[in-house]
Amino acid sequence: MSDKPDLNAISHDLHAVRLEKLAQLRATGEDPYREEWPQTHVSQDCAKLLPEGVEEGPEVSVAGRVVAVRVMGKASFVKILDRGGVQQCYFTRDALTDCYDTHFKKLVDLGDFVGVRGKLFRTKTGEVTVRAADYKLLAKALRPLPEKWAGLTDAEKIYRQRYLDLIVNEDSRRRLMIRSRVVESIRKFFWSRQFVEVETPVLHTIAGGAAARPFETHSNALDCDFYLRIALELHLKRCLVGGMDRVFEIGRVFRNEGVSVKHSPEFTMLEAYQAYSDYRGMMELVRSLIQTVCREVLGSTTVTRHDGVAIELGGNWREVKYKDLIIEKTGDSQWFSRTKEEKIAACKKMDLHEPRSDWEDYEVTNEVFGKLIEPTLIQPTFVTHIPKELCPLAKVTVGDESTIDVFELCINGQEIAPAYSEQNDPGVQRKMLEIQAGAEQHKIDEDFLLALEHGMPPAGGLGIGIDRLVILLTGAVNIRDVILFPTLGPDNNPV
RNA sequence: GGCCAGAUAGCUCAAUGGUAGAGCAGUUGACUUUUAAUCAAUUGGUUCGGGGUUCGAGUCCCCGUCUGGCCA
Repeated sequence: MSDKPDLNAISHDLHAVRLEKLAQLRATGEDPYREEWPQTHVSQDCAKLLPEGVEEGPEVSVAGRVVAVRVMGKASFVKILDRGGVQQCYFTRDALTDCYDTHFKKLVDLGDFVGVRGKLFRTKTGEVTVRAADYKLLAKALRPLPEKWAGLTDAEKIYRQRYLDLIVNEDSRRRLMIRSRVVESIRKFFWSRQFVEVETPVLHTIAGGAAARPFETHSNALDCDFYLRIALELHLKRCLVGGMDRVFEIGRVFRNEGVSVKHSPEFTMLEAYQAYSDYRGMMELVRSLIQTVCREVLGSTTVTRHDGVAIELGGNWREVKYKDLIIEKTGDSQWFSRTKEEKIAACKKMDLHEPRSDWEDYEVTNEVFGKLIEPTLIQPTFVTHIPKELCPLAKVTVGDESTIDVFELCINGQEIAPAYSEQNDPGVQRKMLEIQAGAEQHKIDEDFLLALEHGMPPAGGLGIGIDRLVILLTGAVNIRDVILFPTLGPDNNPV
């Protein structure tokens, strides 16, 4: 190829410039998408291989994406990003006589993947660096990276093009890596307690186990409608019936409801069921779980929120009855004997939006809990003896017919984990579900009730919102910041 | 679902209703230990889409799309 390609003419079109460079590479017989490279070390290893005081280290072979290039004539510094972080490499014309000017300087761009082999040395500013004896272009990037200093800040782009966010924003990388390690640590915890992990269906003919609006879909083969699951509960209980007496699942659930800083249409739930235990046992289980995960992943049981508030997860956790919290907040020791109208009037006085008139009595009270109490529960708190209307799947408290053997674990002003003594009396369970279903009796999961009639062992059950737990452990503000690819509408501006 | 805010170069952002600019990135050149390297020159725009007002619209009005925040 003798005619010089005119990059000047197309220099405004970053994509075209890189396509032209790709064509030039191929014209010389190099296909940058078919090269191989043995990666022997990552950036983190390199620093360990060159202890303080040692000037020259062993040869390493690293690979990653070029995220910074500083060319100074016949020598250049190149930073590459791999799974361990950023590694600096030093390219010189002396060491790369045949390709430094013609290949490296002309055809390698920010964003490209390269492999670099060479001995480690320390620069005069002390940075451990690979002195390139050899390198290869491993994949050509045809699109530019975001701006090197301001990075990527547009929220829509961060979520839509998460890969760019991961390349340029170290905080995002760290947060999402923590998420991965949290899930790993949770699995190990349950395995160590002889729980088995199962996978239950996402497609349900009846969306049970929680009160939420489901997404709907259709099977052509079976010619019937399905719902995407809103909870894992009812199938895991079938596992208990089947004799899997310690069982857990980590799975995506879907709720076709509002989207907010705390709510995503699809999110990840952990549910665990332990036969012959109860909600008290679940208290020990969840506290031990969160403390273990915290120590393993963060190395500490103290976490700091984005606003600097410290949350201490170590030691024992506060335990308080739902009714006591309500009475304390409303300052009314007779709250639970007031009429609904009196409660609504009291809500107005407490600057709460007026509860809707079609609400049930317990919903008015729960509005006080949700709006005025839960957000103040920053340090870990077990809220116990919840009104029975709030969950039809738990056992009623012996000695108090109005409450159930349940706790809601609140941390960081959010409900992190509910747990119950699971209802296993098929007659009582049917009645509770019938009350909940009201006019919509067809929404009762008869197959689940049939399973209960075969006998389910007494059990404690636990649910944890993984996303919220990760928010807690990373100090994130928004649930989208701990989900790799959050749910978004269709792209307004496709390329 | 309601209200408010936003969308301008690849990225981050400017621009009284009056010629759409800057930094980085890109291109060309200088430079063998840089750390947002530096220096010189330089290319680059359907201002989210569609209507309207106006002599004139990135800017004002209406509709739509997407995003963010608050609320239900």
